[in-house]
Amino acid sequence: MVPVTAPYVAGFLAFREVPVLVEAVQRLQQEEPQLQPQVLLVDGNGLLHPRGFGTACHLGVLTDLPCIGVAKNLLHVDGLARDELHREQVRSLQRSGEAFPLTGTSGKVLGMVLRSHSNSSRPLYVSVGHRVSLGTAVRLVRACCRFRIPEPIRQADIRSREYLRRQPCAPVEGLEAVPASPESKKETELED
DNA sequence: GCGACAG
DNA sequence: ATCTTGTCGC
Repeated sequence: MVPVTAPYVAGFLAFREVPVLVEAVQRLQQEEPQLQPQVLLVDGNGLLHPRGFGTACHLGVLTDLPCIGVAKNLLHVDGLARDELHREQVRSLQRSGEAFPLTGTSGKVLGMVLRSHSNSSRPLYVSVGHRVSLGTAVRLVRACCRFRIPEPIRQADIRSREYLRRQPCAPVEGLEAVPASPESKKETELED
């Protein structure tokens, strides 16, 4: 079990999850040196990010391993949004493996929208993380998809939940739960 | 002006 | 992300 304190804020996911991911990579290198990953699929974005540096970039720099950002939803950045035009483009993806580039208002290609599986109309948002091209990233992600979610990410998800299911969170030292009361709520409303 | 916006 | 009831299809 690993305590995580930073809250989730869109655009700042790395500050919440990267420390734990780096720790996991280091443990793997130390405890299983014969299992050295050549690339990491990251549950989140890479260049497709408000500051062009999402979790996949962050983790890549800190581990010096090639990283690919794989998001299940579009993060609104550089004019990109889930508007009708975008939905129409997603609908145009018919067969598995079909994709189209995500070009922001700046004109830069920030990632690719990929239909990863024939049975799912919901696409994946693939972007460069570290030391890998966008083309290679899309090819690798597609090759890993037995279902919509790439198997490495899917298995990490399934197994971590399974672990948490039987190892309930232990209370964190020095962190006291504060129930929401009318009084405490009043203190957060700093007006005037 | 407010809300939308990876997990 | 999480919770939750039912439904559809192979």
